[in-house]
Amino acid sequence: MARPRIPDDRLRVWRQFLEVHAVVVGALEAELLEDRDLPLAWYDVLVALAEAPDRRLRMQDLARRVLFSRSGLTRLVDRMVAAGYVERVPCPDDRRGTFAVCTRAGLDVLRAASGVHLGGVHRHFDRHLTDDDVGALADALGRILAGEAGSGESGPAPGQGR
Amino acid sequence: MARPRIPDDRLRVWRQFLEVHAVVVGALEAELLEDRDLPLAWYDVLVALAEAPDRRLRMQDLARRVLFSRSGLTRLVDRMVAAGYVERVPCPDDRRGTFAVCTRAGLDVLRAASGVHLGGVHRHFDRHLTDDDVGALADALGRILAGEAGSGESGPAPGQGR
DNA sequence: CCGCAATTGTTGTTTCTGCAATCATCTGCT
DNA sequence: AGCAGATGATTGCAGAAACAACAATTGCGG
Repeated sequence: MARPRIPDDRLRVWRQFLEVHAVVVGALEAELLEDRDLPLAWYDVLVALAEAPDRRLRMQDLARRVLFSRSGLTRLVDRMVAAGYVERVPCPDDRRGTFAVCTRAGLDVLRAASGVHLGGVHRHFDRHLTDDDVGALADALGRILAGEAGSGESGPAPGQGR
Repeated sequence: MARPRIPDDRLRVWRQFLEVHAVVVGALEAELLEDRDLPLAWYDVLVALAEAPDRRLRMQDLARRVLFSRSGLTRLVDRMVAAGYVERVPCPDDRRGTFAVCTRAGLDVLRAASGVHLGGVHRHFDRHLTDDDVGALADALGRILAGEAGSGESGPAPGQGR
């Protein structure tokens, strides 16, 4: 307010960025919940596990991957275990550790949900981007992430990265 | 998974978008809380009110502006009233309505916090963008918002998270 | 003018999240 | 080998969010 260190048009881009995130993520979450009765956080966990070697990840790695606190992830995995989508397996190399493993049912749910989700990403986000946009975005976003990677070691983000 | 309707590089951009949001918002929130003991949601409310005519907004308008559910906003405003940053004023035209009004103390806090926040936006986001990036982003994000405005009338976004 | 659906804001209830404390285990150093 | 400090995961607890139900008010249609 006092000293506008950021020109107006640049601040406007930041606000647009926030609004796009809120609108698109909100739409994706609503669709996934509506069509497949699956919270977006569950979907994210299933994707992370399905992509991992042996479809399993240590709790801590999974927490970093889906941007959750460890305690939050413990409870989230509790629910997914109860639903039958995930199993807990003790880690043989490090007896402190626990693997979260994606079950067959988890894979099935993921497969069914991915159509809805990817379709939503296309419809709400990707569809509006030209090839030039994609290039420019990849470039700019990549530069931001590269710049943040070194400096900001912040805790897990609330509001669910998603 | 089954049918990749979205090319890999485009899905990667979507994931980058999510990661940038999580990292940058997380950093901003942490800094604001650290330096000014002010939650980001409070800051957002103060900005919305300070920019509004007479520094006041109906609860519903404010909820839309900061992407909160109405009930969530009621309680958030409760806390901000208790802190002395906001006042409730009955709306004379519509006796169902309530204005949330930014107090003098609220303005002071906002002024003090805006330096930290805007500095953070510059450092974590804006700084990494060239003028070309800003133009491309404004264009692409604007197109996405324009496309979403008509179709997706979704409820308030969770997560914000913020 | 009257009734009835729609809107506004708040409240009860449930769910979820993160912080701090805790327990078990690992690693490095002597 | 033995001990100190770090690390992995879980749990108690309190704060915060959304959904649904509710009371008050509006204004449209007959």
